[in-house]
Amino acid sequence: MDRRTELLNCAENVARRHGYDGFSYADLAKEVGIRKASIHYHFPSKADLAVALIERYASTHAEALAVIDETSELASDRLAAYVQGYRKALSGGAKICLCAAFSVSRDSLTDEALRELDAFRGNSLNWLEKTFQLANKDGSVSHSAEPAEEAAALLATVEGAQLVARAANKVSDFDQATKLFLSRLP
Amino acid sequence: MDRRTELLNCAENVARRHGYDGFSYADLAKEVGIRKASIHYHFPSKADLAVALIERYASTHAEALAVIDETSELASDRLAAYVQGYRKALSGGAKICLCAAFSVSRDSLTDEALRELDAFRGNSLNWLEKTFQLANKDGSVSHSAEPAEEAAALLATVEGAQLVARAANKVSDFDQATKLFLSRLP
DNA sequence: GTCTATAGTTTGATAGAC
DNA sequence: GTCTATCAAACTATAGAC
Repeated sequence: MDRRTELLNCAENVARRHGYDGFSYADLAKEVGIRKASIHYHFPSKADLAVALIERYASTHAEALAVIDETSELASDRLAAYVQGYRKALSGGAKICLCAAFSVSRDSLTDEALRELDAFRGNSLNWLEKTFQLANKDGSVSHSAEPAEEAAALLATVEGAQLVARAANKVSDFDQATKLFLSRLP
Repeated sequence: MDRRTELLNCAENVARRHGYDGFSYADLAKEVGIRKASIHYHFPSKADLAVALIERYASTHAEALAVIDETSELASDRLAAYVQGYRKALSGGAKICLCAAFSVSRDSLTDEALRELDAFRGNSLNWLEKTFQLANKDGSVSHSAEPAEEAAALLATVEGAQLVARAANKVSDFDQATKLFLSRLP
């Protein structure tokens, strides 16, 4: 694995644990095993690193959604996999979604980073809306309502569930918060 | 208003905009109009300030819930007021709940602050569960399920809705995310 | 209670040798 | 690509005068 990737992995990890304002180049240097100054060779400024982080996160996320679509036919199976993805990303209550972590510190981000963040959210919502449209056709989700409303509600639910689970450092809080939605699936 | 209260107001404001790691005594000093060092007289350390913030936030929140109970009889009216409270607290997309903001930076908090945070969440969940129990009796919320599940789901929904609204700086995103739940109310 | 002054650390970032 | 050395700025916090 090249250094740049290694740094991105480490930065994503620590950013999702502490937020954008909660980590420094010193943290990365310590964990990756090079000096602070060397990181600036890969990412001249922290703002550059933030943009790179969100970009990679967005494309990884998009791929994951594509895999879900290939793997599952039913809307209910796809949505269950979606929720499960956020559950797994929690790492037992230690991390949250990068998007959520960065949203709190949005005033520290550059315009470019904010645009990337917005694009990420847009992609998520589009996929969810599309999937709830499918749900209305295949009937796999009980009393399914307006796709756009369902999409926004589920996104808020999984992000909020991560947040409360992070607050208590307990995955079970995520499970409790998502149980109601999952009970609508077969 | 005494200085301590003034400082708490200012700190709560900026903490809810930037998170715990995103504000400093310098920010407060600038806005309140005294020197950095003077703040240490009121709050010896930032950790003390954090605890005071959560304590006050929790009691204010508890009072607000009590007022809702006095004002409304129906569970549906109470829950609508609850959601509306989180909407108002958003300040147009500029701030989120203190609990949510602090959850992201939980690793920077002391054990005492974490305990207070936990108590806050516990109180919220208790009130919600109690209110959903009422809903099951007065029938004002459509297809109401297990109170504990409903409570956890709604807490996650409003916190997640704040987060996505903060990400985009748009209240309308909060509205879209909470629309589905509100449609279950008369 | 608030001030000045300052300590000691950490931050993001740059210059230049290798 | 990574290093040492260094910078200016910001950070939390303390001592002591008023």
